[in-house]
Parts: sequence; structure tokens; C-alpha cells
Amino acid sequence: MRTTLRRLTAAKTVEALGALAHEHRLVLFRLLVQRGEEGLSAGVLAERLAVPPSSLTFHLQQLTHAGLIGQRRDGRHIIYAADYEAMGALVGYLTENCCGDGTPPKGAKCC
Amino acid sequence: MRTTLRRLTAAKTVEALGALAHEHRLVLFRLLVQRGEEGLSAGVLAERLAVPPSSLTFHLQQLTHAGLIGQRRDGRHIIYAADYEAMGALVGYLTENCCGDGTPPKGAKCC
DNA sequence: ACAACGTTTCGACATTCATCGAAATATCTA
DNA sequence: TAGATATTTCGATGAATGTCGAAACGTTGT
Repeated sequence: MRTTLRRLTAAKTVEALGALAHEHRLVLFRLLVQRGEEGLSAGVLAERLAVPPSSLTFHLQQLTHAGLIGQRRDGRHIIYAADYEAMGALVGYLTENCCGDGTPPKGAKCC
Repeated sequence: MRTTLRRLTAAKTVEALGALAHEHRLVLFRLLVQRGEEGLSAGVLAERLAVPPSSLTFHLQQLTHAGLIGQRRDGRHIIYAADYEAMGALVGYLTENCCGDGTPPKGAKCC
């Protein structure tokens, strides 16, 4: 039973794009994606990115608010993990709306 | 013979994501994508978005600088058109790097 | 209960981004 | 060449974003 995989609104898409549109956050998200469900703690992420804890929190919040990552507590650690479904929805929006699906003359497609 | 379709750097990806991460610009890009090679003039785009010409130029520049759109002159009009290849490269980056290609435990993929 | 640890919140500050009128530039037409 | 049209550049302004130290908060172990 899949959790609702509904289409993204334009506003939500802008939010997700903006969340990924930052050097630190793109790295952050890629780390979490390759890590999988297990996730990584805030501390480990801060160390990998070499940014102070408060800065990291700021970026994690952007990604969280955009729905691209989730968090859970494990003792005194807080573990973040990528939300694959949200990322799928974003890519879906881009391929459907921004890659020439409708009536692109000459059948030009980019992906 | 395809023009070089090389992989995007992280920096270029951030730039492209940032270019699309705005309400007006996402609409702009979608309009151009569905229009195809023919493109649309700045004037028409400004009218569709209902923004003053100088504001439109600002947004078109962001997209241009990110390489997502191209421009050509036609008389006193300047025509903008989507760069499908650039968009393809962006989506390619996202699917390859941000959707769990490497060693995602449990084979979790988002797209 | 206390101290140590991991993380977030708060507050201040600097930087970047977005908006838009007015002036400048380029092209067409008469 | 003058006037109209299409677009960009410039400059000023306000809003949003990013950075980070210090303090607060929750959890664990003693």
C-alpha cells in the first residue's frame, strides 16, 4: 500500500527545487540518498559538510519543509533520511511538464 | 550529430535548479518547453506572465545564464526558446545522483 | 540530581534576490 | 531621418536567504 503519490503542484515544485538549489543542500541530499533508509545523524552530516551545527540545522529544515527528507530520533541523535517518493514526484513533474510532453513541435524531447 | 551532452557539475546543477526555483521562471520555462523550437518573444512572455518588461528580462537572464533557454533576434523582437538538451542533462543529473543509483540499501529507488 | 553530549532555537548581521520605473539601445517603417 | 515599437540596462528599494555564536532543550549515563 503506497502512501499517496499525487502530482506536485507548481508551488510545491518551486519549493523542492529551491531546497535543492544550494551547494550544501545538494550535497546533503545526495549523501542521504546514497545512504538509504538508515539515514545519517545531524552530527555526522555537519562533520561531512564542515559547517557549524546551527548552519546545518538551517539547511536540514529547508529540505524537511520541502518534504525531501524525513527525520527520526535515535537516543540523543536525530537521524535524517531521504524521502525517495518525494524526489520521484519532483523528477516526475519535471519530466512531465518541462521536457516537452504535450505538443512539442518536431517531437523534441529532452528525456 | 549531437552537441556535447556532458554530465553536469554539481555547481551547474545548483545554478539550473535555482533558475527554475521561482514561480515566474517555472511558468516561463514551461511555456517555452511546450512551445518548442519556435519559441516566444519577450513581449508575449511578459504579457502572459503579467509582469513589467524589466522584471521579465531579469528572469529570462537567470534562465539564460543557467543555460536552460536560448535567445535569437527576429527583427525588433527577441525570441526565447527552451534548451531541451540542458533540461535533459539536469533531469539526468537528478535521476543519477539523487534517486539512489549507487548502493541504496533495499534497492530503494524513487524513479 | 548532575554532567556530558547532540541538536535546535534565537538573535544579529551580511549577502543575495526580486521588483520596477525611467532612461538607453536597437530595429523597423514612413 | 524621425517616430514608433520591442527589449534591455541602470539604479534604487525592500524582502528573502545564509551564516554562525551563544544559549536553550532533550537525552543518556553516572
